[in-house]
Amino acid sequence: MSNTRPSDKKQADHFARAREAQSVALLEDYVEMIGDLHEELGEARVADLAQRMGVAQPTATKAIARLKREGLATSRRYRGVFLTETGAALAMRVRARHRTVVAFLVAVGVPEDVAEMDAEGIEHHVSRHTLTAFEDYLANRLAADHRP
Amino acid sequence: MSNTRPSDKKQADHFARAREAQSVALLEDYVEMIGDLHEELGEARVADLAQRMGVAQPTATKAIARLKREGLATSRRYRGVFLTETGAALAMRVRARHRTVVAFLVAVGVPEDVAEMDAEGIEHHVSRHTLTAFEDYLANRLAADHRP
DNA sequence: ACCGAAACATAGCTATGGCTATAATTACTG
DNA sequence: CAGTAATTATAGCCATAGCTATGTTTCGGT
Ligand SMILES: [Mn+2]
Ligand SMILES: [Mn+2]
Ligand SMILES: [Mn+2]
Ligand SMILES: [Mn+2]
Repeated sequence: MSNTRPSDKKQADHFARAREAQSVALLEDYVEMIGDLHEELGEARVADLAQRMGVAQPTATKAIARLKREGLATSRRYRGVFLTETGAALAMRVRARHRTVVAFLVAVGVPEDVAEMDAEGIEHHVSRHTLTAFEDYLANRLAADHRP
Repeated sequence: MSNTRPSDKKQADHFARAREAQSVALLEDYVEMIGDLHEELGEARVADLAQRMGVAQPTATKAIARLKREGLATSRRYRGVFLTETGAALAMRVRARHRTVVAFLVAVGVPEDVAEMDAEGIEHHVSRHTLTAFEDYLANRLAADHRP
C-alpha cells in the first residue's frame, strides 16, 4: 500500500462524519415528524408516522423503538408516541434547521418544491457553521431587498 | 388512523427520495475515489481505498463487490479496481458536483474546511435543479466580483 | 355488551454496511 | 529462489432499516 499522505486522515474523517450524520438523520426526521403530528393532531400515532415517512407501519414501530432506546421518545402500547424533553428540544432545532435550509435554497433560486425535496436530505449534513452562513445570507438578502 | 391529507404523499415521496439518494451515496463516493486514485497513483488498490474512505479493508472489498454488481467497476484479484465506462462517467459527474457544492458553500461564506466536510454529505442530495442554481450563483458572483 | 374493524405489535425475512480474525496470494528481499 | 512481508480475500459477527404476514389490543357502532 502507498504511504499515508497527510490529507488522507482528514478526508477519511470527512467521510466518517458524513456517515455519523446519516446515522442521526432518521432520528431527526422522526422526532421532527412526531412534533408536527402533536401540533396538528394533538397526538402522534404509529400509522400516521408511517404514512408520512412513506414506510410500512412495522418500519415506523422499529424506528420508534430506537428513539426510545436513545431517550428521545416514549410510547404507550396502542396509545401513540411522545417526545421526551431531549426529543422535543431536538425536534425544535431540527425543524428550525429544516426551514432555514429550505428558505436558503429558495433564496438562491431553487424552486420551492425542489428545495423542499433536496432539503430533506441536505439538512442532516449542514453543520452549525454552515447553518450560520445560511442564516447570515438570508438576513443580508432580506436587507438588500429592502434597500432602495 | 386519520385520513390521508393530500400533502402526505408528497412529503412521503420526499423522504423516499432522500433514502434513495442515500443508497446511491456510497457508490458515488467510491467511484469518485477510484477515479482520484487512478489519476494520482495510476491504480486503485483496495487498501488505499479503505484508508481514504476511513473504513476497514474488508469493508472496502464489500463495497467494491457492490460496484461490480451494479456495473460500475471491475477488479482483478490482488490487482486493484477499475472503473467501467459507466463508472467513469459517473465519477466525472460526481467529482464536478462535489467541486461545485464546495465552491458554492465557500462563496456563501462557509470556511473552506467546513465546506469540504459538509459537502461530502450534502452533495448526494443536490438535485440537477439545485446544482444548476448553485452554478448560476457562482457565475453571477464571479461576474459581480469583476464589476467595477 | 358484543363483534367487527382499525390500529398496533411481533415474528421473521432481506440487504446494506460496519467490524475482527484469519486464510490466501502476490511482492520483495536477501 | 526461498522465505517473509504486504496485500487482498473470505468467513462470520453485529446493527440498521426496509418489507410481508400474522397475532393482539383497542375502538366504535348496533
Ligand atoms: Mn430530513
Ligand atoms: Mn426535515
Ligand atoms: Mn460524498
Ligand atoms: Mn465527494
